Amino acid sequence: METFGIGEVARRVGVRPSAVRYYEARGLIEPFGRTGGKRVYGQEAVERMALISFAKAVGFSLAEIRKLLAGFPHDTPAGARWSELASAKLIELDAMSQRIDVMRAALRKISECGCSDLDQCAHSIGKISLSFSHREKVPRSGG
Amino acid sequence: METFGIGEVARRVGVRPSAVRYYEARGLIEPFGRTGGKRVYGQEAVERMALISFAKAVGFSLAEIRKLLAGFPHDTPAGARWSELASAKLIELDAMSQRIDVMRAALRKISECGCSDLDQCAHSIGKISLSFSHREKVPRSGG
DNA sequence: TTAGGACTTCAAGCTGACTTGAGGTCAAGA
DNA sequence: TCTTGACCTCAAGTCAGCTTGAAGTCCTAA
Repeated sequence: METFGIGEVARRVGVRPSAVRYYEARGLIEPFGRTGGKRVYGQEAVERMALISFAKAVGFSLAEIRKLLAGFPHDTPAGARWSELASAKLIELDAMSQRIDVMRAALRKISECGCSDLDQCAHSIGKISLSFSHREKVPRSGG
Repeated sequence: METFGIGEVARRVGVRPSAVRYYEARGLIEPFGRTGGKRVYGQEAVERMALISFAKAVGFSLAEIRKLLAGFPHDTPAGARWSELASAKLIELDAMSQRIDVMRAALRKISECGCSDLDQCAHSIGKISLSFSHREKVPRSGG
């Protein structure tokens, strides 16, 4: 079986070794074993790391990812887990997507209006931003 | 002319007074003046704060927002500013939007597949996440 | 006159996701 | 044998974007 050192795993996924250790400390991943004190990983670790990267990019926090990887607490009905967390996240995502659409519309207006400063631009932006500040807050992703 | 204390400005925009002071410290906003040491704001401060909130929600960092509000460095050709930063941000936004679509597709799959753990789900997610980890990175929004 | 509330400053603390640095270990190659 | 490079641990530092706390000021109302 093919094995990797932490450096190789990190390189393949595009992160630093320190990040892999950090994920381990946070309970997201574990080495296959150790040889001479050094962590040894298998191919599945690379996939798990890729999955973590994906989930992170998708807006999950490390704590959420740990839940995804480990399952819900024991009082949660079986068969839930991923699908449950995923559908919750989908709702967040839809809201996020809508926000992005609003902001794209606004930015497009700004980039077309040719204004060089705020006073000129206030007209086109003012209403958007004022109406925006009265919406409900959507939880941040990644922060 | 109608004036507000920092508390009122904050309340109207939905932030804490400390955030307003923080924005001031970072050069994003200034009070109209002071009376008895206390900051006094006008209506335009409320709008500016709303604009800041909007820009933040849209993914601008406070440093970027300061640039937006103050204009580019002096060696930047006039007439750029907002429209320039806006169109740069639009590109980021488009990438972000695409990522969200990828992740929505993935999450939808997950929430429909009924898998209860990673091993079961690996099949449906593996390819997405592996291909995902080889994309170029898009800067995070909202640090 | 005194209490209250809203404000002031400044320094320090917090969260998340890491990175960096110091000091040490281990195996391989010249 | 010595060096090199990759690794180890643990503590502390970093960054953004604030919040919190302490100690003090100012105005208003009772």
